[in-house]
Amino acid sequence: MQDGFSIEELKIRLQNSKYKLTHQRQDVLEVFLNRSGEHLSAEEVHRILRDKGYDIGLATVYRTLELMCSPEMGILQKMEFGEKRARYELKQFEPNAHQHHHLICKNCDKVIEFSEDMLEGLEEKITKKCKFRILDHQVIFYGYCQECAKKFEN
Amino acid sequence: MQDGFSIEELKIRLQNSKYKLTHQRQDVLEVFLNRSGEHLSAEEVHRILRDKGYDIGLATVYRTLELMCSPEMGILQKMEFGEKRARYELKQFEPNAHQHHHLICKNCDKVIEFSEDMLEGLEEKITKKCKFRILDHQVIFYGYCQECAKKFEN
DNA sequence: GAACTTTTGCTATAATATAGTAATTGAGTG
DNA sequence: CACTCAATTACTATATTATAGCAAAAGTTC
Repeated sequence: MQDGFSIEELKIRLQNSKYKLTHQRQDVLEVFLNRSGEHLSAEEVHRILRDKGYDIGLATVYRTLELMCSPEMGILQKMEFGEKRARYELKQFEPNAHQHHHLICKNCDKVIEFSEDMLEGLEEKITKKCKFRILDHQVIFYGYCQECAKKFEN
Repeated sequence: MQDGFSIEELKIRLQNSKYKLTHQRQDVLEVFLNRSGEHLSAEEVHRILRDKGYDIGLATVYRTLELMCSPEMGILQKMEFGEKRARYELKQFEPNAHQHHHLICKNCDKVIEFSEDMLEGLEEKITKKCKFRILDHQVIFYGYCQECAKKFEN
């Protein structure tokens, strides 16, 4: 079980479907491979590729991100933090992949990851009490990162 | 310690500030008082008031919601669930008010509340490990509500 | 009720995302 | 390696949600 994706993996998953391997799709994936751990928005991906000289349309970036987030592809994870725009990151391989949470600085919008899952028991409880079939969860802590907290200390 | 707000409470909070008590602000608050437990978007509040015959502008609704969410007023709580639009609910009075979470149906967008907090210990851990000053948190479970789950059973 | 600030409603604009369309490209086939 | 055809792209127009600017109206204080 590896730690991340590769272009080869993308090719395999595309070949097992009706989708095609295009330059644009490779380029988008490479952005994430080169910047693992970052949480990029569609606009950011678009700008990064444009800056590299790749001529890709914004709509294509959106479509590619959507495709890679689909259950069939399962390469990226879409995250929405209450900002206007969505962000994307490489999906984890582990089966309990949603076991990392996000700390978001209300001042500088920095996103910090925090690994640990304490929701296992809770999921069962919810399933029973609320008759709700859980597919995924998201835990977000809002506050100030170390640097910004300093600015507000008196 | 009461369970909710009243128009009187709104008046008091406005009088203690530079803000004025307008018909529009009362009307917006009344929508939430009459529908406690619901999670309304700005558009929904606007439509509800228009349907009642009140002539209020959409921008005013947005400005009013923002004001009521401000720390000074602290009447409403803004929530962003990864939909495009934000939703609002009456703020709880209890000191540990963020101790309820949301279950969101991926099919019909229904929002169900779930009371219980299991993040107390985790907050301390994060504060120490990540040097992150937590102000608030949000836990969202995505899945299917009972009715929608039935539709997908085979 | 006058004075003065806040607020409103309208409209224009911003920001993010999706839809439509003609032209292009990728992948299988002969 | 060219042919065929569906999938894909780039571009643009459009949708959706939210904010900004401004003249007119309303609330509060005296």
